[in-house]
Amino acid sequence: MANRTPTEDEVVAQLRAEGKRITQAKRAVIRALLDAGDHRTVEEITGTVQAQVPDTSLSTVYRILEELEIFAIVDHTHNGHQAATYHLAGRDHGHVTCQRCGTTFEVSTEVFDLFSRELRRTTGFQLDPHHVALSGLCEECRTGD
Amino acid sequence: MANRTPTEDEVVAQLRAEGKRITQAKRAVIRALLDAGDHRTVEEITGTVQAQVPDTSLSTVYRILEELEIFAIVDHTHNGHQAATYHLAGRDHGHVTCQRCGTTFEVSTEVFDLFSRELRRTTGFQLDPHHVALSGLCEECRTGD
DNA sequence: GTCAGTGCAAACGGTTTGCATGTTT
DNA sequence: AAACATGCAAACCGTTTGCACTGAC
Repeated sequence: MANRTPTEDEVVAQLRAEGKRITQAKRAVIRALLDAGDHRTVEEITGTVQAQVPDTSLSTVYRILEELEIFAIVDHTHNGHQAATYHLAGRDHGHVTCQRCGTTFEVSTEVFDLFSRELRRTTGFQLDPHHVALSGLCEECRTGD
Repeated sequence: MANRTPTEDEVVAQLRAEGKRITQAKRAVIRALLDAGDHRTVEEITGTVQAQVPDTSLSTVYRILEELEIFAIVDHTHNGHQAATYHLAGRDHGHVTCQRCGTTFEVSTEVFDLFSRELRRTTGFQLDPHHVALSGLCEECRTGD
């Protein structure tokens, strides 16, 4: 069940199997996500991609990410009023974003379990700690510059 | 410490004391928030206000809400990718938004306390359950239409 | 050769801003 | 009369979309 990070070729193979075409931009987006490992905005991803495929447009990156989400290769997370961030899917985790420095951190789902159950018991609300990041202050910002 | 809901006149008095002018639009925004009691988008508030002061513009409502936030009379909350909602400040509570129907609910801070401590202990992150709503499914949406 | 994929520009929704005008004090 | 507050339109940011073109198959 511990689905390890796929390789570029595995992702490409999956997309081909779905009848999708493999373009330079698509390969570069996949590579950018695999290399980054963590959470990136579309703007950041586009920057990385443009280093290899110069006139890749933002809208193309949005479209590629949308496709990768459909095939459960990536996920995105909303972070307060900041831009959404994209990351490889598969690992199960929650998100918290620092409202001061804007960094998004992953938090293992275990930390959420008790709370999630308590919330559901008292309010009927089923928490999804993945799709929207919790807000607050990260250690660094909390304890001063 | 249990600061009850202020009256329209009390809010007006506070603003006057701060040297602010009281316009028809401002009174109407205050009234709309007091009457509503719960969370409203700027568009909703503007609609209510326009019923009384017909050509109040969205930007005016934004500016009034900004002023009311400075004086800690209202607060706003971000709800995933939806519009922010505004509500009277003072009551201490967290927010959860249903990702299906979009409704924002208040949750007493007690439910967050244990989790908040656990999160802080394990990750150093200090949760602010107020400014950004947690995401998930409300009871109604979870259990089917 | 076909069609999915692309670049570009325009449009979007929520929010903010500049500026000339109106209204509170 | 002097500030402040407002309406309007334009700009903003992140994101989506329409369209003609290009390049993967």
